Amino acid sequence: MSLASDQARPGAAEKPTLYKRIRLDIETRILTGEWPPGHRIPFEHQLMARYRCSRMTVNKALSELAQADLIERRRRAGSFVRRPQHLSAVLKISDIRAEITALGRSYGYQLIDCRRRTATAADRARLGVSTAGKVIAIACRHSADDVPFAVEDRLIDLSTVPEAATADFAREPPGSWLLHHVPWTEAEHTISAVVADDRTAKALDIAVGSPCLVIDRYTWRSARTVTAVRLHYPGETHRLVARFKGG
Amino acid sequence: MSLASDQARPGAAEKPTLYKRIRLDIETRILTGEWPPGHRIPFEHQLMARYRCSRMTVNKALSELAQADLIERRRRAGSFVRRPQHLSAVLKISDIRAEITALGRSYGYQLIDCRRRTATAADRARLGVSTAGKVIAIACRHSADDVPFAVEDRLIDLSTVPEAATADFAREPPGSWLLHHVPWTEAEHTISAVVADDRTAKALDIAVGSPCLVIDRYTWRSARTVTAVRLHYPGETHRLVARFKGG
DNA sequence: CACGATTATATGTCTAGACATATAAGTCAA
DNA sequence: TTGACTTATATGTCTAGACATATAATCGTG
Repeated sequence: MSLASDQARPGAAEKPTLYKRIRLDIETRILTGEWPPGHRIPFEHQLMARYRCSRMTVNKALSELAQADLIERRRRAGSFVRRPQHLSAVLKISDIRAEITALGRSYGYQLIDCRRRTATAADRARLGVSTAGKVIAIACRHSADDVPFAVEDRLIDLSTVPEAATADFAREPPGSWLLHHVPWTEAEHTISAVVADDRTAKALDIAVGSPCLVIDRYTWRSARTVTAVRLHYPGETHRLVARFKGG
Repeated sequence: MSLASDQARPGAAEKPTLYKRIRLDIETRILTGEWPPGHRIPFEHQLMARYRCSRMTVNKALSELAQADLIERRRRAGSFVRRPQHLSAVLKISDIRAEITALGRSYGYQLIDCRRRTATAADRARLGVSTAGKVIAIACRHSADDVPFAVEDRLIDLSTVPEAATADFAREPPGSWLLHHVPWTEAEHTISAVVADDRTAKALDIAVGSPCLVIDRYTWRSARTVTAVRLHYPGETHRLVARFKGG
């Protein structure tokens, strides 16, 4: 229960700032279970005395822990170790080109189909818009070391991204183009599993009936739809990895 | 470019604190694209003048934006709107029982098999441990409104969680038991797609060859393995949803 | 005992300073 | 032109206070 045990060791490579040390001390006690969920953390004035610093310094450490949901702060009552409600994992979904090149593999891209049209009823439903503006529909394939990696089926709303009309999607994959031309979007991903149909199997060079991982991504920016994309990955070779810290 | 336009409106329901208003103002400008990636945010002393407050208040707002990766702060140079490198989505993976009851459906649980044994070579590989301690191997099924929802295949390392030996997994699902008895763990999820084999198809009441979404979760706590679990979901009906804000 | 009013207290926010430190930018010599 | 040195400056951290505010605990009353 004691907070002692951490005088600045002279051997420490580089001592972090004080508030970071306070934060790490408390975080360590929580993560090792020394302070279990529900445990009350020492009051700010106690930590002030313990670390011989001002209240603002302690407060900064505790505020960051509260932001990270490791503790809960309640007025008059104190700060308490939280028991996390849900396991939230951070799933990194990179731009496919970046993902492949980061793996040290050569990236390949083939445009299968690209057409501009007035949004059909199906297009509007998929984009979640009611007015029938122009859209671009793209089908393409990504490969790593000349092995098919994923097939992409995308719709871009030209009323939100008019510049897309002039982009050359035969040269640059639409995901990369959008990433550089429409930053700071919001998105929702839906992950599911299907078996490959004829068209998908052919594009991915797998057998019909093989499992595929499907990611549907719907992207918007300030309440305006940007794009809707469906990616098929060969399910037996592709993996999505999500790390998390929680309870 | 001007930062004006936000005098405290009398009609505003409840005015947030000043630093939150500063943070929201800047966040809005970034998210709407008014300040694109690379744009330099006004210096702290400029924001002090703009909002007529002390530097610490401005600093708190900017620090939080930096923590959220919306801006990058560089000494002597200033603060700049970041271009996010990767699309990181937050995937909420709840305890299955909690997930089903949250949907307003009735939760059902069937223990298929539960045995305690000395870890085999396969068990050790799966848990990532080298010594052959005791483990519990569990197979069970979760259902929602009496429809199979997921099948679970789990290994618990008894040298990390000795209390698990006394738990009654015929009554309580192991995921829920662990969540309440071993808080604050870390985990890695791997998501993939397969087609149902005989055993899985029977347990989920689907056809052999149907697609299944597979989640492998490997959980540890302070460098000690806790559990490894593989979940099969019927791929055509189950969806994983991940929201994200980024670029 | 139940319930409303009062009080004490821990956190939430803010100020007006301070010194430390990394580094962009300018200066000067080779 | 290039490289080394100097300087200016924006951020990083910290202090010793302050008042606001929500609420747990206490007290008093019916």
